[in-house]
Amino acid sequence: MTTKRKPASRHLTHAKRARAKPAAERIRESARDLFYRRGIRAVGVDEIVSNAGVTKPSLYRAFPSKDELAADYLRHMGEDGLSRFDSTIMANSHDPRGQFRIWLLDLLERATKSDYRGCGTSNAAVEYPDRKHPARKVAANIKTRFRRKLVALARAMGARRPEVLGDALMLLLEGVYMSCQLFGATGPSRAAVETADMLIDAHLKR
Amino acid sequence: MTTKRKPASRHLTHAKRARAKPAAERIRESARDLFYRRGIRAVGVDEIVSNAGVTKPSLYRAFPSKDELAADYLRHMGEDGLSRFDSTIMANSHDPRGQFRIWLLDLLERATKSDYRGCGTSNAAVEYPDRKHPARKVAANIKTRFRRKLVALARAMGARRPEVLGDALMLLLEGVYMSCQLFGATGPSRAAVETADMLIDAHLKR
DNA sequence: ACGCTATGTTACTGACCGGTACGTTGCCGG
DNA sequence: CCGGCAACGTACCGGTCAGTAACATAGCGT
Repeated sequence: MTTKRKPASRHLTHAKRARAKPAAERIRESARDLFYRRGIRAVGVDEIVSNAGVTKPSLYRAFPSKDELAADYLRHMGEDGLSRFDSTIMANSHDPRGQFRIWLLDLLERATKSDYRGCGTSNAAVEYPDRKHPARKVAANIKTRFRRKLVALARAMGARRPEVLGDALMLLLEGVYMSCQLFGATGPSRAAVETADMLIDAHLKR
Repeated sequence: MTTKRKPASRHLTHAKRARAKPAAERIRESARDLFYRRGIRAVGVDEIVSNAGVTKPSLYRAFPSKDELAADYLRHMGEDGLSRFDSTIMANSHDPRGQFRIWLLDLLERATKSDYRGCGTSNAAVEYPDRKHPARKVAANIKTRFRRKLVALARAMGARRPEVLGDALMLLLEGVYMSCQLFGATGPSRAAVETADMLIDAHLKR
């Protein structure tokens, strides 16, 4: 749903009651923060709105339900993640392997901070096993697209069987997401870069 | 807590009111089934007891709280998983690599069924990010011990750097857990066996 | 000055949550 | 055969959940 609301004023800067951002946007930011850090089921709508500095009816004017707000949260976070991946990889399209390495190092830097909570998309799939749930649908969509990007990347690297290398990297990355939130910086993710290198080597070797 | 209650009758077979199993055991089984399939937070104590054919006070006589019941669920499931790993690996201690392959194939067979819900331990860590939560503590304990087992296995395989191979395999396995519940049988886990082989090869090669 | 849009305010609903005080049952040893 | 006690059920608690109804108000463009 989400009802992508038009600016509602053709002039720039609506300036909404001397407050920086419209309620819907504040709610989105609040939800993103809380949902990611503490989990979707663990956070109630009351906490979301109070954290956003707005009130409950404002939430339900912008979003039809908490489930749809969760779906919206995943949509935004997922798109951000996918474009970050794209822009990192595309920054030097002649060296896909090097760019992937940069992206992975960047991920590890964020993921080894003590308050890291893994991949919000994967976490949502854990919280909502029902495949018909709106949040789960969005999660599946994001993950499928990311998988395709990894296969495309493997192809750009010159892998003999790009689907296999792409999937291997996906397994590795999901492992990084999970193990970082389980073990932190001293966990199995220490082996991530080296493992990725080995995998890529093995798939490129003649 | 869990208060491992003694048989409470010196004779064999208490026969508990013509019912097969005592309430605590029925609750454990019910909780295990529901917690795994639908998630811990998603399942209420009322559903657990009604599914078990008992009543709520029976739950709270056997377990001090829902959180502790969740911890007990993880403890049992974790121990079962660890012993299954041990017994599979030890079945032929002269061929650790082959035994690991058998274990992995068995995991994949279970994990590619359509209702697979991933690793209950990892899922619990997602549901309870707070490290002081009883369920989270158990999850951390199980995962740490499993990590050590993988390193020991890598050492038994003759890896030059067993910590690195063990951690690499752990990343791979966490990836399998997650990607199987996300994508099912046609997902990235199709590459799991081959990837494990490549990794092990690379770590054994001179 | 008017009306429209976005928002806040207050109060409420019914369902469900985890947890408990207290009564009941039935088997056992004596 | 009866007292006692362990095992279990009935009925309830206050709190929190997602979601809503009705109304007030502030600022904008016209």
